Amino acid sequence: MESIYNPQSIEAEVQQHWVDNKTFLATEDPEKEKFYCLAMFPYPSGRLHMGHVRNYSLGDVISRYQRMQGKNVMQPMGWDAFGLPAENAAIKNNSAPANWTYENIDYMRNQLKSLGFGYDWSRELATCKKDYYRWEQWFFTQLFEKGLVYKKNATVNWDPVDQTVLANEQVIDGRGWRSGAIVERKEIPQWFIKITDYAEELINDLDQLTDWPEQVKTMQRNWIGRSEGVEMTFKVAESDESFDIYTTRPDTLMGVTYVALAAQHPLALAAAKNNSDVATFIEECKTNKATEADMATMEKKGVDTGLKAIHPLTGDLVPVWAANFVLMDYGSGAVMSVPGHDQRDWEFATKYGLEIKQVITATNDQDIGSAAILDKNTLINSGEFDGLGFDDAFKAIADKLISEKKGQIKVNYRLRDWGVSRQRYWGTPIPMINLANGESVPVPADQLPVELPEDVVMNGVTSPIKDDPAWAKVTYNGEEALRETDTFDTFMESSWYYARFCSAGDDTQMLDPAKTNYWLPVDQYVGGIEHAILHLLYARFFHKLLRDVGLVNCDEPFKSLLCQGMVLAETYYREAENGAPDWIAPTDVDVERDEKGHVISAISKIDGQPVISAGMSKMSKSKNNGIDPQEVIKQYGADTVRLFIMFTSPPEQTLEWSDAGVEGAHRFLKRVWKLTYDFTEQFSADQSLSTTLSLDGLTLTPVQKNLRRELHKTIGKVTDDIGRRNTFNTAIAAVMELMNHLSKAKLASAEDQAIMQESIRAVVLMLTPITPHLCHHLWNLIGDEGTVEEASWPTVDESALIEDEKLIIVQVNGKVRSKITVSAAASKEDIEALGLADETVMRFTEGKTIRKIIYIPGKLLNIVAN
RNA sequence: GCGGAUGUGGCGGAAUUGGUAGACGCGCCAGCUUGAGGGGCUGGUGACUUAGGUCGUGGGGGUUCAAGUCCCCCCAUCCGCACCA
Repeated sequence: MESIYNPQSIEAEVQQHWVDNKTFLATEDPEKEKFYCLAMFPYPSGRLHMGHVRNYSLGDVISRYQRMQGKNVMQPMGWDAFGLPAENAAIKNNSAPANWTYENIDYMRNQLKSLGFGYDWSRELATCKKDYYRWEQWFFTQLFEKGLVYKKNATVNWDPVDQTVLANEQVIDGRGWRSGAIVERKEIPQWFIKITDYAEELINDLDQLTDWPEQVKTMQRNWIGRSEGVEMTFKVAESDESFDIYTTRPDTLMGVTYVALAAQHPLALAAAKNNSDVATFIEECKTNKATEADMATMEKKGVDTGLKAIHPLTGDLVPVWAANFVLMDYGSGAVMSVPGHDQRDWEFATKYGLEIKQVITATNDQDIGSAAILDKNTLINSGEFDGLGFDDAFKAIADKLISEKKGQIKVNYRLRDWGVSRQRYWGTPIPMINLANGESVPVPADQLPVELPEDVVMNGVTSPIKDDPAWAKVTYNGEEALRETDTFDTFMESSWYYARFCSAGDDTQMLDPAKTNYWLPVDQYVGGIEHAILHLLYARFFHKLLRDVGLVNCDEPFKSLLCQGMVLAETYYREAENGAPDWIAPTDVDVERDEKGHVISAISKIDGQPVISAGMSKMSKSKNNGIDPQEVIKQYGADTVRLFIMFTSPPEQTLEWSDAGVEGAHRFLKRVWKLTYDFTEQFSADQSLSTTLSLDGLTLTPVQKNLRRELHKTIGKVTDDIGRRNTFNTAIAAVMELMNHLSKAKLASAEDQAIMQESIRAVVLMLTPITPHLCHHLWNLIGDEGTVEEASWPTVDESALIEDEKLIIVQVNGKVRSKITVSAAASKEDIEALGLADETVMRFTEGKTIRKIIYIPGKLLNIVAN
């Protein structure tokens, strides 16, 4: 054994061993408990970033740990390969999205391999390949047949100069990112999948997900947003027209003083024809951004349409306004306005001088003149409903509306149907055909897949398949027709990849039920918290669709979920001449400290001049604070990177990159190496290190007993931390603590050697999931027979845990005053007496009366005295 | 704006069920070692202190024998908001 730890040679060698032995190839084995561990697959953007490294390190540690628990582990990897960045890169580099994507995949695959992740590469998939998306197309046609797919108009961001649809991120301050033109809202026909049909189940089944973070379930619940309310019809005065509104506060119905329509509401559009104010307003609303955040924060504006609506209960006429905060895409595109009891309505009414009517009693000193009263109190000024509370009023008003056939009780969801159409090229072609008569039909099964051509030239504006009239031309039932040239939202591909991994490469069916049902559900899913709602909700929905077509038989795709936090790094800048920050890479900055370790200044390594610290922020290109994993691997090895990442923060929290921390992690691995090396030096050449030294018949000194107790306490803690708590940072800290004990331990006697061998083996096994290369190598030297990948997780020897003495904390009035060591057999009375007689304790109880003594067994004694 | 989270030494973090606040690591200080080094090893390191103690977990209240942990109010930062993935 070398005396110096050399990660580069070890890692290459061990990785080759895994390839040669097909160590991570997973096959169905009904005899063994399966464990499917999945980390969210990456978008092939070019190079791995630290967020990926963190994500995949977490997944790999869990996989390797479960393997050591004797489970049949499957850990696959693939590529979420369709998406907007490929089009942008292709335009920039004068290339095609496919080329760019495949090159990135090749590079990133090697990066993943160099990090030592134990993937079953035989299951690798890329969503941009037709052998993947063909099944997605097939499945979509199945959904169409089941009536779960429909087409309707929906709003997009329209760049009037480039004549193209923009993604939200391509709209910057209301302007197109390339053209700079003011972006308009435009309605175009798009395909939708009826996720709202599954809203109830998507909410209810969250209760099954006991191993999901509570916050994610809460976010999903709120996102789906189930509410119970009343839907009612308002008639337009002097007209045959009417419109529906939905409210969760029917108790405030008598306080309605106006109604508000979306600018795109048919009644508003009709009113605009002979009212130029309304027409101008509608025109203005076209340039509003459509995101929910913008809707909520923008200035509320509106215009009186001149129409009057008939209040369904009182028959009073109320003005009908068009307002920018009502969206045509949500609900019916109309809301009733109760300025007395809704803050947004209150502000709108105050601004435009509309009537504010109080119909609910105030709590305390609330005054309708200064704000809306939101509490659900007793009804007033509501005629026959006066005096009712919320529940009774809800029922009474709903009953009245129902009996007069003007409304009904309705469960409503905030969740909207999933719009899956995108007007972009680099995605799965939507397998539909638009006939000359305006009807749309699915592409017949024998004509699937609809292939996306890869050899294309991007013009920077329109999709190549929209530009090529020949691509769309088809015959359907002998008549000329046109293919749909929109592509799917890329959330479609990421909604079922986890299932496809179970029957990867099957070219006869979407999923092989036997294989899929063996592996599913995913036992552990790992990914970023930013996916808490959209991706995870769509995948849960898709899984239920797969189930209802008979392809899988469980209700939920991901049994347990772990959401990791972001990776941050120190950020530095200087002000450029134009005042904008000039970001400086943290690797180019030196920090100066005073003698207490406080940072005094930061200086550029390049020119020696000071730079300004902007604190920690998410690693990003724009702030120039990304750390390239490859550089760190080159310098310290993959094991050090993995150890640092797992040690520095608990998985759910943000992780702050620190070069010094990486060195610390590396130092620790060198110490593990050195301890093992020193131990092997104890043995002469003819002694086999793989022979287990026995403690049978040996008598341990108290010091040796203590060391062995530390060892087994550590095994217990690390097992719990990794297996149950997912707190890898504390697991590593516990091993470090044990290492601190071991490096001080003697190696003189047979007992010492036996305990040291037991300890080093346990340390190597416990570190195997985290630093697999080093541990593989060390296990070959000092382990039992076989490789560490075949080894079992260490177990606790309960007999080693028994303590002869216990440390009891003694408090007086809740403050720690003393610590006493007592025999493990001591009774409560003995301990109380010892505590009361303690010299320091007596100083604090002197002249006082003992009121109470609280004893927490084996831990603490609190003497209450005054 | 709405929804979700976070806040503890100089720094990252620990304290799992209300029971010793600061484990472990970084940084810093001192010493030893090395031909030398940004290497290795040993010890110290929350603040204040009259050296008895006192204070201390974003801020302010409260519950309790006991609060980082539970309750109420407030502040700051971060994530998501439906066409980035």
